[in-house]
Amino acid sequence: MSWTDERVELLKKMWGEGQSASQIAKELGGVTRNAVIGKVHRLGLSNRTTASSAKPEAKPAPAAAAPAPKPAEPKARPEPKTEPAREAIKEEPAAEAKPIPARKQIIPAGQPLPPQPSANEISPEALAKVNEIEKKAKKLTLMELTERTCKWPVGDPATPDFWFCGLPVQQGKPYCEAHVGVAFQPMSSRRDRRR
DNA sequence: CCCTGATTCGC
DNA sequence: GCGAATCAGG
Repeated sequence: MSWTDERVELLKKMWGEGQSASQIAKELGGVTRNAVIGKVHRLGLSNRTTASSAKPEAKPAPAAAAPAPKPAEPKARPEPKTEPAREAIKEEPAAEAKPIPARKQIIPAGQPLPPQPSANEISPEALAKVNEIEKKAKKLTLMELTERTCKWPVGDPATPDFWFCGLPVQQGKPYCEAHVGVAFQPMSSRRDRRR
């Protein structure tokens, strides 16, 4: 694959949007994130102050004692930094899809939450599965979630023992296999059983 | 361990 | 110019 105008354009666009090199590479296809980064540098567009670059690049400050404000920066930047934005959009999908595992009962904070009281219209098997893997959950915090960690929330967010499953997600989905099972109900299982 | 970007250097 | 290997960091 070569850097056609289209591909470069997409690269620029995504990079500008704050997409990570690996994400861009994924999108483009046929290239690695290294290739993307290399290209980005060659194109001259670089620093974005993203996750992992707190360059303490202290200017030698040539002017001996004249902190004169340099007019050499007429840039008008509408947006200070992309950092917050990126994190924001990263969290949204998770919150959006958050099914909030039915936890009707008010459980006193600090309790083990033994029986899984949810079982609404979810297949018993799926539930059993969830209860199983929940023991093996990685119990990640919000910040530790990645594209391939199950984002299923467990517990009460207002409680100390609130965490996210964190097991490997199913391709594409935001949850691990077990949680996908209870998160995405085919409707077929929630047909009105009473009638 | 997963991930991030930055740099180097042979091609 | 390209990008794998490597580095440096979270």
